[in-house]
Amino acid sequence: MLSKKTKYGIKALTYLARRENNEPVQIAEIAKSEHISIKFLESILLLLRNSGFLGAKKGKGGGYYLIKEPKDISMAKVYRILEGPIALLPCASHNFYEKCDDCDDEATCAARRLMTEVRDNTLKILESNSLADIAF
Amino acid sequence: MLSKKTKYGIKALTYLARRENNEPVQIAEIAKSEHISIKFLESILLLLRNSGFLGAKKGKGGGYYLIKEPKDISMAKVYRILEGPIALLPCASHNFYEKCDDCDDEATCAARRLMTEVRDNTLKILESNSLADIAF
DNA sequence: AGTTAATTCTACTAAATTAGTATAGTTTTA
DNA sequence: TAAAACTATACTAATTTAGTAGAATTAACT
Repeated sequence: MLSKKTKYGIKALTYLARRENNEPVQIAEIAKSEHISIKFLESILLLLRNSGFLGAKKGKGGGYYLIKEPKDISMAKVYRILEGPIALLPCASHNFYEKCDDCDDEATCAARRLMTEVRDNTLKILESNSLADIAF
Repeated sequence: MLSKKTKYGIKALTYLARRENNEPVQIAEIAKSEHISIKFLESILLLLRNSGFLGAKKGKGGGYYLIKEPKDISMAKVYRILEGPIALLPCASHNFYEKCDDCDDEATCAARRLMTEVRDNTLKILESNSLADIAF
């Protein structure tokens, strides 16, 4: 299951993408509209900013705004920042690979085999969807 | 990411499936071979027994054994018992559906849209794989 | 120019949940 | 009687979610 962080992050990005213009939107506005705890959302937006998805403007009239076109924002990248590995097992992950210490032989591990197949398909879907694809 | 419960459960089922005969195998044997805490594995096997995947025989010479043919054990069902919902959001789940309390309108929720697509594909894979498919 | 209000940013804390492990026994059966 | 599954519970650690307090920045107003 996705963490709320990821769900909220996706909803916030969607909210920004659906805006006509790309002027800064305040955290409070997004939080209210999407029913998200304002402080929790604050940390999520900050993460998305530090990861290069959002820009921020401080002070009066400030807020967050998309830094790229929605069609150029890959949901796979968003997922990796917010949720972490796409694979369901560390040993089936490209970007976050780790060997299982309980596993003698990866080649014959049935769990790995199955989860690799799941991973490949999930990745394909997340990579083929941009923010624009899911927002509109 | 999968919980260890699920990973260990799949590995234990695989271990049993790879056995030539279907005689009871003791927890300790599986635990040792797969490097799993014996007590943790105990609770997992118990769950799999109570869910109709395994039979158990008590006392000397006892142990756990598969109650069905590996080819008749759906990994989707195994996954649901061990890990829970296949969907990444409760609102995108068939078997464990729950409305999000933060969501005004499911129809326009981008997160739901995306996660439903992921779910459909993951489900297809898990349903098309039996224990026999991944063990051999 | 200086003050004020609105806003992001930073750091710390805390509550709640979940995962994983450990302990101590009871029951069943060869 | 010994070997095994079964039951119950309690503990620890990690993670997630959220809250608190204040610093830094900026725009607008006087």
